[in-house]
Amino acid sequence: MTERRSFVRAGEETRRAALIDATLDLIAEGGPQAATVRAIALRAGVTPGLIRHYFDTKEDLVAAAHETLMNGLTEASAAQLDELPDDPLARLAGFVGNAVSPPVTDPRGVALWAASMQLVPRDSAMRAVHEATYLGFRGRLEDMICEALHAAGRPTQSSRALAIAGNALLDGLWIEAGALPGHFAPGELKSIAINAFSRLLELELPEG
Amino acid sequence: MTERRSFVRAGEETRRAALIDATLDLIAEGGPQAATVRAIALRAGVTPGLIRHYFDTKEDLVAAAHETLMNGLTEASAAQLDELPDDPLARLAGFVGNAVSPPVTDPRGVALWAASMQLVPRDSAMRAVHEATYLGFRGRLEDMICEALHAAGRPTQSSRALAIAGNALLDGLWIEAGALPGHFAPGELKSIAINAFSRLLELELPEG
DNA sequence: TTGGTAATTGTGCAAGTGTATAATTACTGC
DNA sequence: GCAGTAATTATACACTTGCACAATTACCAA
Repeated sequence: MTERRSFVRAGEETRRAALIDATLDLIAEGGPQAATVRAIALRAGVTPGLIRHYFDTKEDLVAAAHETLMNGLTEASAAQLDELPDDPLARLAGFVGNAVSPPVTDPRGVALWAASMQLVPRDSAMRAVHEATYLGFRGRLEDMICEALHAAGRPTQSSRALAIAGNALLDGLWIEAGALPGHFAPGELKSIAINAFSRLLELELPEG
Repeated sequence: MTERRSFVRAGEETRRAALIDATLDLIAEGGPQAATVRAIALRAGVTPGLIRHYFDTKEDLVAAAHETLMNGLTEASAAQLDELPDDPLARLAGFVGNAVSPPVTDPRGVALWAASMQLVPRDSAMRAVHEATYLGFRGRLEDMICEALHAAGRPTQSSRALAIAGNALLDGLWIEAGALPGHFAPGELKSIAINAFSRLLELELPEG
């Protein structure tokens, strides 16, 4: 009578990954409210009951999802460095431009970032990851700034302040691009970012 | 038998303010999930039904709460500017400095802002308020930038781009101040912000 | 081929959600 | 004082949520 749906046994790693992916997708699209057990299971091509088989509770699943998200972010921003040019000025300009252009600017990313941001004050593990990610990005930026200044024969003593300001500028532009899609013409933010960096460092960065 | 609880009629403004305060407190403490109609009413010393009497829907209440929060931050950034000399440069510097100093920088405010960012994708009322408050702050900043440039005898045609960049810079610094309290010395962000603006506008802003 | 096992499904439930609405009550103007 | 009115409460409802648990079924080993 009531025919059960057929299924395949997929093993622990596959299923956990699928559930985590579905969770991240849903949070990115509609915020945490949208990530219900039923919606997650549906998107993962699975039945709600299975979630409980791999995660003791839904909180555990969400926590695991955030962990993989953060790990992915750090890896992604590190990988992108190799493709930049060698010339310090062009390298910095490329880095800055990438940070405020697709695919880095993406409403999904901003929504996910906001969701995890909200856990930072309450969750010490989350705070540690946030700190490490932030300082890692800022450190890379500071290195590039130093190299660019050095190549132009300029002193580098205020690089910390410049990196903090530059990082804040990129963060803000990234958020605005993600939170208000359609408010900016394509390439407008990139141009704004590079021009702003040129003035911040008093250097001529190529817009490329 | 069933004795109704006694109450006092408090008038529209009082009640709306109380409900909004309760909403903000709850979201700050436990995220958007914690702000249920019952919890809000309890904290506001009121019955859940009353919410519907002052707000058509719960979404409206949350959006109104976000609006008062953001407008409060904008006003706090503009506070005490009148006491400054009537100099556009000093006014802009004061505004910039305020925006990245206590009480504007505050972990609670950042947490609330992050919480509302997760509501924006699904909640249309929230999206409208977000857009309006963002453009409101940026508009004020752009006005001040224009006045400062004009006072220095400089062209103002690129004020839009400068306002976008300046706003992003302030947003980023504000977020980091709230998310990583203790990472910056008192006054460090203010100094960084004013110096960065000086370079962005190619003007000498007083650090006050 | 056949059990055995664990992955997976389906159903049900108790608690919590936002909202609608009628019943009450405090205050206002006369 | 006294009606009228709007603020406030109380109750009910339809719906969603996370979770528990028994029933099933795909796969594996022998």
